[in-house]
Amino acid sequence: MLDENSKYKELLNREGIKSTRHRNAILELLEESEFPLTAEQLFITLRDKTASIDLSTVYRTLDTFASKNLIIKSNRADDGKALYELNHNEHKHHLLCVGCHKLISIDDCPIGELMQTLKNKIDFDITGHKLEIYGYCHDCKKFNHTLSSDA
Amino acid sequence: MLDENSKYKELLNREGIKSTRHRNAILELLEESEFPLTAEQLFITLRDKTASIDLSTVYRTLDTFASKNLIIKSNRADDGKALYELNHNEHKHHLLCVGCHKLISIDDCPIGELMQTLKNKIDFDITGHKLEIYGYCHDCKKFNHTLSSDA
DNA sequence: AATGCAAATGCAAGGCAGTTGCAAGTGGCG
DNA sequence: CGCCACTTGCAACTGCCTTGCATTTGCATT
Ligand SMILES: [Mn+2]
Ligand SMILES: [Mn+2]
Ligand SMILES: [Zn+2]
Ligand SMILES: [Zn+2]
Repeated sequence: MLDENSKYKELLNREGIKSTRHRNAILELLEESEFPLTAEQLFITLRDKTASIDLSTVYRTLDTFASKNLIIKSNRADDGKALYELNHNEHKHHLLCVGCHKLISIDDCPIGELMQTLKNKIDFDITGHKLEIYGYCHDCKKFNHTLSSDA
Repeated sequence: MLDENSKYKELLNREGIKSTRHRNAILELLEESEFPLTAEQLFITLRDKTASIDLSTVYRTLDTFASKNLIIKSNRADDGKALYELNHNEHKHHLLCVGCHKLISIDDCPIGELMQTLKNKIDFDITGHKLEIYGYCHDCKKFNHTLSSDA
């Protein structure tokens, strides 16, 4: 059963792993998404959209991808849930709305050169950084304002 | 049983909660620590040092403190475990050594004014941010160098 | 195209961090 | 002291994630 879902066959074989329906579907979903997804989000989408998949397969697939550096695994700051996103090898940051949990990407790194400066000042070999910005998105901002003006 | 462990009695009463042996002990441990601790770390230290405590009490106490904003709860970026630290109301960041998991505090926020600038540029109400810097500490840097020079 | 085998999967059980219900204990107040 | 709401211990439970094992499937080779 290998119709044109084999979109990622080359990529997967290049990494020395088999091209399967599930793996292709998961890569496709991650590619379509603008922000990191939880294993459960992937699981539910796949169960509804394509043929059924087991949750453990989702986790194993994600682990495999992460070990091949195809995707990046992280943990959500507020509840610690695991998040997965395609590794575009591009440096990115997000605005996290604490009202509705929306994630908004910001394209460039606001602190890139700052890291460079810092590297020369401290006895610590910096290899990377993670910046998360919290607040209220356009929609929740309005809602918040309405609420607080009642007080 | 309220000897001089009642160091935080006033603080606790001010928040409308009772001063107990466990609560005082937990606050003391958090105050002594230079970096955030897990519930389990607190649990083990308390079990060994003072009279026994139940892990659920540790969690409930930490939740109570967090709801009063006495402490800050976060989730470790690499494994998602919950971390707790005293809320000094001071803005801090850490260098995380990916070699030995050591956390090194850096005093000032390297991006404070940058946030200010950003606030005026985007349609998002920024309330805070979290910056983590990864790399190798002085010790692990040396070790790493030794390893890579073998190749 | 058929064969063979290692890799991938489904299923069910298990592990671990954190939570909750409830009965017993304790702090703070009169 | 004596009361009572708050706190705690204990044990069961939940949710996220992992693992063992039998079965299936990709894919290389014939
Ligand atoms: Mn950056
Ligand atoms: Mn900062
Ligand atoms: Zn929002
Ligand atoms: Zn180190």
